Amino acid sequence: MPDPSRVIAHLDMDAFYASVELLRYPELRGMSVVIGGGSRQQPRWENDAQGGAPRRVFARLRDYVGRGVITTATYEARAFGVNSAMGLMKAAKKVPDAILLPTDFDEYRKYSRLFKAAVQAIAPQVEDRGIDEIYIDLTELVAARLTPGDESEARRTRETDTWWSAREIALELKLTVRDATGLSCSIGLAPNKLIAKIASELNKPDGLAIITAPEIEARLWPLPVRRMHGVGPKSAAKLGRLGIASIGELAQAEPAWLAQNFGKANAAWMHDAANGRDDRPVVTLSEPKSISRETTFDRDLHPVHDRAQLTRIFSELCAELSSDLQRKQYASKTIGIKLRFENFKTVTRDSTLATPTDDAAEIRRAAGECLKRVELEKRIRLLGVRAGSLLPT
DNA sequence: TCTGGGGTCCTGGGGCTA
DNA sequence: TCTGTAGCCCCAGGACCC
Repeated sequence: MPDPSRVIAHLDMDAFYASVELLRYPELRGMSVVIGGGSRQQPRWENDAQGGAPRRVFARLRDYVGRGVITTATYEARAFGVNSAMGLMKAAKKVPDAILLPTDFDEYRKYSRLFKAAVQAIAPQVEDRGIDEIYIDLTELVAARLTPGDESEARRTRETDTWWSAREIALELKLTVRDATGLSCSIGLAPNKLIAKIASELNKPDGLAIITAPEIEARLWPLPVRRMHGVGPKSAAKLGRLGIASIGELAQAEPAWLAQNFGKANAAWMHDAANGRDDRPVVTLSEPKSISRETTFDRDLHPVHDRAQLTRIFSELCAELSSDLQRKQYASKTIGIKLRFENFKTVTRDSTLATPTDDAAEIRRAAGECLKRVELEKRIRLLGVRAGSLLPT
């Protein structure tokens, strides 16, 4: 059983990028909208054919040509079976009339800062988990709000009071996020991060779900293993082949047998997680481990025939990485490259420097050394440069 | 016409050293 | 001095996440 004394919230913004775009283009509300691809799909103004007022014209998914994928989609579009990471060309077959908008990360980051600041004003123990989600440790806040009373009665009702108080705080958080951004979010409340994350998905969008320790069997175990954060498509497929489809079946699997199939550490984690055990703290401060830049070409480039173009892009990536490092005030001791070939095979090479650097020429030189260690026989689809082992400057 | 970009974490192999 | 081994770091690849 997880430690029942903790109260952890997972707050997830609903279809975040799409919702930010709907604030900008309210006329698209209720429609299938897909975000992704390059910047070519900018909406444009056109004069009405009947001579009326100019109107905004949006790109349609059916007209898309290229290699982009869906970053996110409105719930109306998702109903047609399109999802994040699906190729746009494939999505166009499912819902050709969907509106296609380009991503605008500056705008999403702006709203990300707004909702996080709003939450922190009420509950300061916040762990950043990306642009659209956070964990919040509400333990102390809940304890402070519980009114001390008769000891025996307090003990009797402590559990229900705790979750009742947590629920009130969560409703406050949802309101403050809406006030600050105009956007809705979903919150999961639980004794740990793992269950809170699953809970936040249960009543999306604009949801609030509570899973307490005694409810784990009833509410967690019937769910498919894929719902566990950390079990991706590969692990889920392997578990399926071994006859394990639900979280409950995983929870009851023999740990030694799991270890034989998934390795000791991975098996222990999966077994604990399925049983609702997760003592990871809410981490309020963290430093980045690496910073990278990569690009996928419009067409696969030949290492010899397209050498000039490849060299130019390579140098640009190094310069961009250098400026990212300088802006974020880090120097890197490990420079690496990443190549993806036309057959989708990916290779990486790393190089450790004598002294950390944030200098573009030095990064370019080290990345060039890495590149010499790769056999360049196939056409190249993607090129990337990475800075690891970061030190603050 | 498959499959982005920017990350984290884990595993396993190989080299080095105590 | 030789050998075995444990621990550590580096490197490469893979799974996963948003």
